[in-house]
Amino acid sequence: MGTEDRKEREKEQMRQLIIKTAMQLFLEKGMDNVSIRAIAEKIEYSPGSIYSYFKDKGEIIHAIHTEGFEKLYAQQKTLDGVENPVDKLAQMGRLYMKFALENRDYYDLMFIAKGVAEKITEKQEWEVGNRSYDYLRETVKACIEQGYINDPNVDAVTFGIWGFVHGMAALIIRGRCAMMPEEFIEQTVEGSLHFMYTHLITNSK
Amino acid sequence: MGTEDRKEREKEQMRQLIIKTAMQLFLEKGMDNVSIRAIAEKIEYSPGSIYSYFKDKGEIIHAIHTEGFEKLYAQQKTLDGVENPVDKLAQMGRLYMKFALENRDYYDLMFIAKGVAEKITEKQEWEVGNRSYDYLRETVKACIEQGYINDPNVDAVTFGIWGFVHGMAALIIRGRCAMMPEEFIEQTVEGSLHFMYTHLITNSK
DNA sequence: TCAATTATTAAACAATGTTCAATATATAAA
DNA sequence: TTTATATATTGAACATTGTTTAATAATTGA
Repeated sequence: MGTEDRKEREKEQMRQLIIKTAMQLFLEKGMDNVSIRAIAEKIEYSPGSIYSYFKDKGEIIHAIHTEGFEKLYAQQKTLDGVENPVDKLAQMGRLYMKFALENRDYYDLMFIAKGVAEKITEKQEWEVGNRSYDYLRETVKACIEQGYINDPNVDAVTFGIWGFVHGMAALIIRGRCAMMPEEFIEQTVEGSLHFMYTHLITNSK
Repeated sequence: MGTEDRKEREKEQMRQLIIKTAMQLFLEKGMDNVSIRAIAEKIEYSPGSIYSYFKDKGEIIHAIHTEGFEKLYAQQKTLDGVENPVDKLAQMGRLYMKFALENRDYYDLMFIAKGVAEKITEKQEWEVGNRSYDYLRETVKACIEQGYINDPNVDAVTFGIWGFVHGMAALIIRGRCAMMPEEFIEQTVEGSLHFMYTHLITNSK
């Protein structure tokens, strides 16, 4: 009597279809146009149906949110081969910034948007995010241990560096950079990254 | 025939009442509960009336937004007397952070919220914000000129330092710090600030 | 007092997330 | 195959947004 298995399989398929469609809308029209009704229309179901597969909109958003973290982590893993932790750190900063600016909707959802992360204080919902954070933290730790960064507080340095890159990205994405012309932003960011990495690192080894 | 003057005075009074009420709701119940209907109810007018005094909700939000910048700038001016630009920079960072964490709703509106700054690309709408930015920029400039910071790119350094502090504030306010327990955040931030200011500054003078 | 301007309102519109009773469908039992 | 039960799906409804607009009330100038 494998009909129960099939049922579950179909249910999972439907869940995937909804997520996939939500993701499409998300990329096509931006976060604000991922309405339950829009998703329903695209898969030719009624809006109410979606609630048989997801508790609320938040659950769908969370799936997109997770997808974003997967993408980011995949890019981070690109740096696995970089031996020197300082180089790794510098490249990671630029990679992170690139990801943020080239996937603004994803980045917004992952690190800026309201009502996405606030409630996720439960359990291992942060796994995907923590993985990326730990990747940064390990690199910082290596920098400290090898004498490139002259501060024993791994967590403070990690959070500071993350904040630094995130801060610039967030200001740009949320349009708070009116003090400089659009076309200067890129080079200013590069200047900031250069400034940070040349000054934070003590070549005392 | 001074009735026209009085009319205008009354109109301005009404505008102020609306703004004041919006501000109250904003501080009491947070940004998300500043609905046109809530404001209208509190001043005992109909929702439609508000549109005789403001083009749309954005205009009201913008007033609160501006108030926030006034508050921040007032705090910055506290540092006018600090002679050493490095001290000034360090104190400004802590002051900024304190402002962000003690006035989260204001800070959110000023630097994070969507749909507040995006459209304000017009003219001098950024005056209040630029004033604060210039205050930081001048301090950074002094640090560079006096040889405390070893990088000639004033704009890059300024933007980087701003991004650094903003980044941490934004991550905290928008609940993206699940990787550390709530009670560690404060000391981690202080550690980051300390790290930055001791490493960015070259005491080469 | 009367006409014209202005202020205010109530109702309506469109869009949002969400719920729920009714209906259709698919499954299991007779 | 027919019948009864469980499941899936729907469409309408609810409450909440911001906003518009025609109708009404109030105020003003002659």
